Amino acid sequence: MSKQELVVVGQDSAEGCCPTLLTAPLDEDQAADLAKVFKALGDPVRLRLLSMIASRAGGEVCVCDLTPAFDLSQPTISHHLKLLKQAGLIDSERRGTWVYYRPLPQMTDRLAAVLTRPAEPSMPPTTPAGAAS
Amino acid sequence: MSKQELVVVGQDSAEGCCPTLLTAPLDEDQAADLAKVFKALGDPVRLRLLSMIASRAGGEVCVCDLTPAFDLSQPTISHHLKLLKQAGLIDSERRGTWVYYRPLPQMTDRLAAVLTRPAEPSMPPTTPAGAAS
DNA sequence: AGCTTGCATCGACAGATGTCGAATCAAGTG
DNA sequence: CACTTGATTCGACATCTGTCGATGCAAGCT
Repeated sequence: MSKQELVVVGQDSAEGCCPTLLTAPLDEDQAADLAKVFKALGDPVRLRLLSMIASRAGGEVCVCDLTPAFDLSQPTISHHLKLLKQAGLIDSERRGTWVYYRPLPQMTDRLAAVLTRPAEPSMPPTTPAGAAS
Repeated sequence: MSKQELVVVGQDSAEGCCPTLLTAPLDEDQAADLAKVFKALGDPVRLRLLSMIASRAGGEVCVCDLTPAFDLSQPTISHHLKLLKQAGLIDSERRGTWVYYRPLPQMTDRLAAVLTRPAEPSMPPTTPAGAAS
């Protein structure tokens, strides 16, 4: 039978910090939550859209600049942008005739954190920066 | 038409280093490649499976320990494990009657890297601590 | 050899997803 | 106001996905 005790964390009990999927089993809610975002990233078109938008960090991209980069209809691009927005990865704002999309780094930061395994317990990277320059 | 030149990288030209989706537009191949992995993570069951397996880093988990954690049929769990394996996120080994799965940290490391934005490249003069409010 | 247990594969099916064209809404221009 | 351009929403449709039960295969046991 083997009844391996699946390590019952205690490390990420904080709350919304969601510290890593790799150190402790996710509960159903967290899994469902994260899955929505990963699903949004699970399409090549959306990944490219996000990278186009995010690589303009601080800036914005007009839909009119995104659409022509694909061999897809404009409604389809709009649909993908909507999904990215619902996933909390981007946000949009209408200005005049055009609509601009911009990245919401918080979400990608969260995902990165969730996928980052804590430093091997043998090298504390606590370099006290901010001394020079 | 505006033909904004969407920054043609040069930073991640290395090769397999795939440094960040957030600093430069992904090309179609990279996007398709990454999308497969994100898609594998885009399901709550698979996320939980991965977290169960990965939180045993260095170790392994017997399928017989994973299956009972879900209200799903055994074939369904097997199916999800297969997808995770095909995505390069886990690997399996048969030992005697049992099959053990273990994490492949390289892939999650890669994803984390792709989602991690490099230190602010332009660091705008952020309030030189001390200025009045 | 037969039987039992653990996992994977197969075939089927309901529901979700990506895509399109057409229609609609939003703003600016004549 | 009529007209044009940019973007979203709608309805339809083919495909993909998650799930199941049944079946098949691999190892160990009696």
